[in-house]
Amino acid sequence: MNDFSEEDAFEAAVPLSQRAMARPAMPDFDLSGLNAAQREAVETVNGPVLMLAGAGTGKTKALTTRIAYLLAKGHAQPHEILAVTFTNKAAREMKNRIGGLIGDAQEGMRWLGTFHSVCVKQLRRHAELVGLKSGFTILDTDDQIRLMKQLIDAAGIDAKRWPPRMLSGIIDAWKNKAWTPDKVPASDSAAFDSQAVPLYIAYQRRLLELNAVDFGDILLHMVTIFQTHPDILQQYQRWFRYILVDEYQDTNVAQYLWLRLLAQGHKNICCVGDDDQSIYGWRGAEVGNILRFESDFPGAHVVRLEENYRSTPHILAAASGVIAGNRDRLGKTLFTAREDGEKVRLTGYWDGDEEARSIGDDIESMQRGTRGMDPIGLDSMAILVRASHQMRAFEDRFLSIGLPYRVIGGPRFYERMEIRDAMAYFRLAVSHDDDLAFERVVNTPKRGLGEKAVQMIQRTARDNNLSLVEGARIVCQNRLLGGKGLKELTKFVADLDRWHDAVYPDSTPMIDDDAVLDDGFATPVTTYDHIALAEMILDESGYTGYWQNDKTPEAPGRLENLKELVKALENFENLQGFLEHVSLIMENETEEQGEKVSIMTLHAAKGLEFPVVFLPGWEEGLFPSQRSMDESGLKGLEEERRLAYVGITRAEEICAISFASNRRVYGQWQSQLPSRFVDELPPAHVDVLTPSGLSSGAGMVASELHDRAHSADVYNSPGWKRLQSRGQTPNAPRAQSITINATAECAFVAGDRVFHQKFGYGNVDGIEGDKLLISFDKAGIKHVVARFVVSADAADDVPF
DNA sequence: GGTTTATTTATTTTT
DNA sequence: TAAATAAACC
Repeated sequence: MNDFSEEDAFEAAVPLSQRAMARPAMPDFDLSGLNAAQREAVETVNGPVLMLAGAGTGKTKALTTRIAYLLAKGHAQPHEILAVTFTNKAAREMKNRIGGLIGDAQEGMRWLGTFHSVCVKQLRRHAELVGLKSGFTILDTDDQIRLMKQLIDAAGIDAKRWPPRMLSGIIDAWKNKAWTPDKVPASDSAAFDSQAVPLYIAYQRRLLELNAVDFGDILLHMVTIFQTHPDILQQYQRWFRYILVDEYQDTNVAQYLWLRLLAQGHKNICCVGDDDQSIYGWRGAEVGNILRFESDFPGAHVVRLEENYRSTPHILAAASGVIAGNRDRLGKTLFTAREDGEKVRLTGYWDGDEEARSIGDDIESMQRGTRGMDPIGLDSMAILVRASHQMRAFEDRFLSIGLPYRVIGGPRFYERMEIRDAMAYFRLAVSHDDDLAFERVVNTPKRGLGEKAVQMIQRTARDNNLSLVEGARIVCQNRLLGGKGLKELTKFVADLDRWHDAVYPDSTPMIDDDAVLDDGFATPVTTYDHIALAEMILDESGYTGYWQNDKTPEAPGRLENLKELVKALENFENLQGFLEHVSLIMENETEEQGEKVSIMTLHAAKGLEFPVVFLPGWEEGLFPSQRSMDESGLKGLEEERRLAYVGITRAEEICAISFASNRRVYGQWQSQLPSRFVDELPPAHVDVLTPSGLSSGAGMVASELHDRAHSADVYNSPGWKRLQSRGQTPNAPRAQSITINATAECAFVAGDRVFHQKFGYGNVDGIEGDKLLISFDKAGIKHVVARFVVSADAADDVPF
């Protein structure tokens, strides 16, 4: 299995001597489309190179040109280049762009892909060195958690104190740090009642039994193999003449080690990244990796890409001003040849609803085109929020005014329940050893096989050292179950056998997946109509019927998704290939059409750009997120600041930042302070605006009332002072807000009849500080901050 | 075994 | 507040 036969075949196919001769001299590779820095990054071929690429500086262009250059100049064969990205999207784009530069030579780049896909390819070859078989399955997060739950139950540990997902998260974090169970520092292992490490060990043992790996393992196993088998490492070191890494600032320790080991051969490693855009520290990314590059790779050549082709000078200046607040930066100075354009817009609102309403209005008027401004398409606009719950206000508002929007991110297609169920059926058909898949669907749809039936199967399987499917077979044969359950289980097992036979028509059960591993180099061993089979499986299992009979509103959508799943099979030769693909590629396939405003998180926006960008909710506690600061202190704050930098630099023409004075947090109204990042915006590049819809003239009265209504800490907040010193008040509430506010100044008395915008009419039962205890006619008894309530007779004045 | 009610807890996400 | 999860319930 582990005989390098394929590598050897490659060596034989292209002998070294011939390779040197085959190197064509092509001195006139066209680099005229690049600026000086980009050209330097392309032409500095040998030795370690760090390409520090600021936002919008043409990083992908430089990276892909570099690869094309290496190939065209004959520095390497396509298969001798290792190029890794984080996402499949990035890998795909890179492939396409290289193809555009040099044509189909790019097809031979077998080692261009995500960290995970490249590592899986390697691990399939050397699986037995870590106790796996080459056909191992890849578990996703959901599988991991379910597995962990079983282990926690088995160990008799209180699942309440130690939620499976927490344990699973801890282990994942350890794997990101390249800590095998024996390498977990005592300080970390002791912290969790000393239970985590034993569970980690048990978890790994179970994974081996299942012949499975999780995402963290993929990298970690390869690092282990390289560290323990120098001969294998050397093969790869020799093989990869050039290594290129995208988004280097996002690498975790395991990825870093893997890269560093591989790069020790030719030492031609080129890492591209931007320390200012490192926003994934919370999932294991180490900014330190990029900061340390020069000491890690002695003699490293650092190239800075600083000319920005995306944003106006005002936007760049605003972004630079904010990010300047961070320590520990490699430092870059972005510049642009573009025209000045509009300053960054800054607006303070009364509350989140007003913010959503106003942004909706702005979008509509931009779409329409206003005084001298050309109309802007909805596709050109985006709203970027810190946390997904902030999207709701916008969705609600846009829904009610009929503004088309699209939410980017969110639950992915392959994470949906019905898809995962269907996949489990496919997995079982391909391999009867897939115990996790068996457990998932043995009673879905309901077959009357409850907990005790499953326990019986598990016990039987364990006693005979067999898979659950075989255990179930024995249970049936020996009639260890009664009545309906037995009958159903017998049918289930028979179904599985039939499907399994259909997957392997030539009756050579193979776990061998060379077809997948070689990425088109070998032809699939089995051919059958996998689409018909998939339909048959879903049909015969009763799974389709299960949703057809389901009367919940989401059932039709789920059936729709199942159809899409079957349709997706068309792109694959067989079920095995499809399963492999899906386990590594979890993405949203459906791309809707039509002009729509995009709503997404700041994280999801990295790498994207829009002519118009709205950045709402810049308030202390929300952004920067309180939790981030609590958990990670200054490091957390600096990552939040980088997030702000990422947000601003997404904008090409117009960047509109806003915050609200009041926001509902966990159902409670809170008064909010403007974010410290607002304070860090360089005033010369910012226009402080007044919310639209304000009747002019009322502004001053409004702000005075507002000040009085607010507590001193709001008044003294840095953001507030800064804004006032500019002669502007961020919060110029609209007329109705003033009414509410002013009324709140006069205290209510128990028994008063009052009106609340959300809860309607009610009676005051009591007064507790600035809060009122009110029994509403419809909403029940609530504590409400006094200023959100008006006396019932004044309610008529509120124009709503 | 499936449904209803109480309780709890609230980022960011790719592979 | 609201969504998700656990416990209680029929």
